[in-house]
Amino acid sequence: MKQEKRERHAKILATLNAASSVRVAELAYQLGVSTETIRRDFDEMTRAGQLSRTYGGAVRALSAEPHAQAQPRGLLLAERQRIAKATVDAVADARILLIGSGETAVHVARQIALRMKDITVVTHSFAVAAAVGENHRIEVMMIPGRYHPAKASTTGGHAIVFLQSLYADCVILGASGLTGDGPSHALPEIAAVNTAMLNRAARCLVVADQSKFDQPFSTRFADWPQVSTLVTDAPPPAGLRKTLETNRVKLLVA
Amino acid sequence: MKQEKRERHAKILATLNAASSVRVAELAYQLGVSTETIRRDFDEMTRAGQLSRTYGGAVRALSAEPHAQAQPRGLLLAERQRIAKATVDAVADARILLIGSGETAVHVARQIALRMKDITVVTHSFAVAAAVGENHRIEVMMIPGRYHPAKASTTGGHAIVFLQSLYADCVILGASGLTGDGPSHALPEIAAVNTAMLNRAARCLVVADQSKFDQPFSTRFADWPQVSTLVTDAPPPAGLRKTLETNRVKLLVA
DNA sequence: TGAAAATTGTTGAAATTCCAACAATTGCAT
DNA sequence: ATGCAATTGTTGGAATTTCAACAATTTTCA
Repeated sequence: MKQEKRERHAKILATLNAASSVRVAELAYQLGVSTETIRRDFDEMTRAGQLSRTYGGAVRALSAEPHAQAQPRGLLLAERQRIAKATVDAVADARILLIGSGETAVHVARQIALRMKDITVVTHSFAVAAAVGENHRIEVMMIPGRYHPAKASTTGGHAIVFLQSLYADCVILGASGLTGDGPSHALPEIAAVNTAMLNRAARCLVVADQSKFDQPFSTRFADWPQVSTLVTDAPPPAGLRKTLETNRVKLLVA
Repeated sequence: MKQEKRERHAKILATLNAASSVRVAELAYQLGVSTETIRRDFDEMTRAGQLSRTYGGAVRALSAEPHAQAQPRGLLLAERQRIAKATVDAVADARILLIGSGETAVHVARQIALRMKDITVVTHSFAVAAAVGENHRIEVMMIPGRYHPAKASTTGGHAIVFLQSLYADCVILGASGLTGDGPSHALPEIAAVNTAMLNRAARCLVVADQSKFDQPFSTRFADWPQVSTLVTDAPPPAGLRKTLETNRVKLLVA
């Protein structure tokens, strides 16, 4: 049962989510383990920066926001902003937009909220919906489906069925990696939704920063001929560029 | 020196601002007073909603920083926790749960994440989905629809159509107000989704704190006979209680 | 001024937590 | 199978906190 500790840690975090502070004794009772185990969990989670101890309990760590990620964000922020702006330029004429999930897609969504209006945006990403929703002149439609905690987005059969009855002028998709075969994603569930989105749109833009070049991931969600445009922040390596040309993928380097 | 207590309270808040948790002994030493004085300060400040006690110390109150809201949140936090716990007790046997939107519903969702497993939760609220999603043993399904920025939830025709093809053991709904006519909501779009949810579930629980008693809002989303149980934190006024009895609504006062 | 109220300190017993050391169990690799 | 490492429970004493009761001091205000 190697999973048990992980589950316990998750529950401790969930408890802190609801209650600002927890007590060792209370938690031990709730989770059916000894107080010493809880104490050890606390030690470990403290080292991991997830919480901080108090006498008799623990509280959420100061910098442990719900979705505080590692720092790739900060490093590529400027690049992503450039990609996002170039993307919005490229879709300025669209009236119905499909948008996928991922950090870059959220940047695009923010730019869309800033610069577009009187359009409809359809997405399966909570973060994208929240970002675009800031603009009251934009209609935001949420795709149904299984909630995927890691990516805060919906996936699965419901999502795909829903997409079948949809039309969009344009779809904007992020990617975990870009290879000669096509764009791919680390999570098969997300990849499946991406594929379904792609099939419902007249035009397909893939947005990805240079760190994705030549990185293969488990599931390819498109072939290059299906992609209209790739928006990125640096010229791709020769091999990839060649493939793009062959398949008539328009390349936008922001 | 009547000012001394005020100054001390300010310093305690300041310390809490920098440290996320303080200890009684440490504070007593720093401020040059006895531990009992600090304890009494804590009691007082807890009643004022500025902090909450831990064994050996205190932490900042949950709703005390981000937006410096009025106190409805802070004051009712404990009550909502109680309502949430009682609600989970009441639905412990359900396998498929529908959950609406609102602050109280989110509290219920957090408790569900903590205490239930191997169930399916269907919701139209982003916050509920995120809260329940913390628990990997729970399947979370998101309802499609127009994204409603103010409430971070989905509404509209797509949501209602989606709900038609759904069954749930139990639905948990918040409310803006509770009158003799039934529970009502300030936003017609949300009320419409609530009604649709209610029609798909075998049992209907309404959760609402006492501030909702006898408050009418624009759109009534249910008649009392449709409601199985009302979970609240104080006995309702006589008129309302009578109506509940007449309509066989089970009353749970947490 | 004088008395009630508020504030703070002190004290000692009870409850709780902490910590280190050791034992039992499980999973995993050699 | 055997041994090692990781995980968890148990135990007992030390340290800390809590709580209630009472005393001392200061503030308020009639």
